[in-house]
Amino acid sequence: MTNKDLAELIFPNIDKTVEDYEKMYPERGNVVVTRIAPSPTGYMHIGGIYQSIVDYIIAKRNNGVFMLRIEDTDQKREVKEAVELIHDALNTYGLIPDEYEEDGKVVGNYGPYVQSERKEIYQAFIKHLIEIGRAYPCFCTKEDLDELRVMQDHKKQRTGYYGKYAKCRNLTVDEMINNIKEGKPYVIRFKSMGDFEHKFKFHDEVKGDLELSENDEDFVIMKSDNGLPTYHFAHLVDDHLMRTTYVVRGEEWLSSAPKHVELFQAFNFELPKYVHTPLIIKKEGNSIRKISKRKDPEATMSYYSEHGYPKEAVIESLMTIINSNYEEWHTENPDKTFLDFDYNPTKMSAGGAYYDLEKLNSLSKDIISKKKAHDVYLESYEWAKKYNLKLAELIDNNPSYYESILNIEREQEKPRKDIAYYAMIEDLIWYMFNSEFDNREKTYEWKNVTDIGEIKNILHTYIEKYYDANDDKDTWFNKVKELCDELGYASNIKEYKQNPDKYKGNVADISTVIRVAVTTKSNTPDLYEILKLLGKDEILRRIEIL
RNA sequence: GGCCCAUUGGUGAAAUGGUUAACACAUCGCCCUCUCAAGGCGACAUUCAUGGGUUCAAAUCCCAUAUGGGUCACCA
Repeated sequence: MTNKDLAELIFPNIDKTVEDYEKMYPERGNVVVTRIAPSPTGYMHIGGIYQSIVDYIIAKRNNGVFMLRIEDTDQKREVKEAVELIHDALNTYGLIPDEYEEDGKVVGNYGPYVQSERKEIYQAFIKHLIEIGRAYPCFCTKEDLDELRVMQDHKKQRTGYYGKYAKCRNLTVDEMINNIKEGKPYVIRFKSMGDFEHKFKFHDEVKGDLELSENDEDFVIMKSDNGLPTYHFAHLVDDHLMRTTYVVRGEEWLSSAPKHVELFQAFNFELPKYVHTPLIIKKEGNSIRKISKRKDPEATMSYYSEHGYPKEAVIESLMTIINSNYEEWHTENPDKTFLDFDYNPTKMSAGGAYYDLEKLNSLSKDIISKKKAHDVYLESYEWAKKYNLKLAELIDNNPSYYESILNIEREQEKPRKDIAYYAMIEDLIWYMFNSEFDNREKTYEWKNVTDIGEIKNILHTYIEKYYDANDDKDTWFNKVKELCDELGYASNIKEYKQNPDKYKGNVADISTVIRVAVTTKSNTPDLYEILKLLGKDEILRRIEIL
């Protein structure tokens, strides 16, 4: 019996050969091809968007192709609707793949783009490997492998299925065939010819030239339960056949790069360029760790949707950790987008990339402050319809009023920067809505003037003698000052500071009384604008219900 | 434990052998000012984990140590 018989026994229905697939998926010439290859585990990790941005930039800046490939070889972990979630996330951030598959619709000539649909392709490649003696079935049970590991640990040997410990590699073909015919479960392992003591040069686009030990492990390339390949083998087949030129993946893959190198060599395929990106890390006290879905809500993209961060802010914040010179570049080139930026993998942070929500907030405030009121209105309305129905209803009642609120201290040279994400809006402006003002439990934040009699005196005098809705801002403020003079408050703060005893207070105190009376809050945007939007009747009403 | 990667201020970082170690966030102070936010100005590393070496010259090159991270699955 020969390897060919073995291969035929294992894959009787696989007729196509490696050569057939080479012809089906011809080389793409000099086209740059990148891909994002997430597993459908039910959420989109921030690392996925981070890598997608890198993929997208590399592809787009070179007029290349950006693919989305779904890595669903581990069907135990698969979650329904996860694929949809991945598409949504990419669409949200404008990282639209050129080739992908959705709801059975395949876009692109190198599909299928879902690994579970590529089973026969993988198996054809594995069949070839068995025929040439570079892969074999392994009948070791989980217990056998546990035992091996314990023994290796005990003897202080490197753990793993390699060399003399790879006992199934020494089975004769006849023994293998008999085992299979007896129905023993098996996996397919790659037969390594590497030497762990021997180093080779490996070039990574981020880290530069590295020296790695050759792989000598007979690692699993096909699983026993479903005949699907492991990541390592799928990477070889897919990225070769899809003609990927840049493999962008997390740094955690660097340690298995030797496996991939040996696999590519076994087929004599050209190695793609590898871009091992730094891990996104999180600091917690003194410990540093990978950002994780379970512990860090901001690891999942839904966090940003729920909070209502503008997509540009998220991209911007990620760009700053992709290349730290990005921010400076962008302030110098405010009209350009991240696609105009000259991304340089060697400039990626060598250690971990620290994703900082404070930084995001700062960037986001800046971005939102520069938006037109109408755009903030549209975006926050879209957000509210999904995540804050009450706000959506308030907006529906009077869209132009809402837009006017957003326009306070906006669309000017130094716009107000107080909104970092749309979920903040309600807390910032609720008092502008009469219904909210009435419904809420109110705590008036009085400051220096707290005597309610004096407060009412100030307010009544103001509204009866001085307030005129038609005043422009200067006139308005001058009248507030006149009010001060009448009631014994200093209209000039500098003067007040020099002679505090001559006055009951100053213009700031008077303004605060008016501000708190109509908003309950001591800190608000421009008071003139607020009064104007509220209207005299409502101001009066709010004074009366004090 | 083996292998690999990293280590610059409160934080993210720039600098690729050559004057006073960019910039940003945070913090603090002053100014502006009706409050807040913003803005303006300023402060914030005698020093680049530690110890040796190479060099006229080192954060930058070399060696060792320490610390942190990644990985060692039929998970990607």
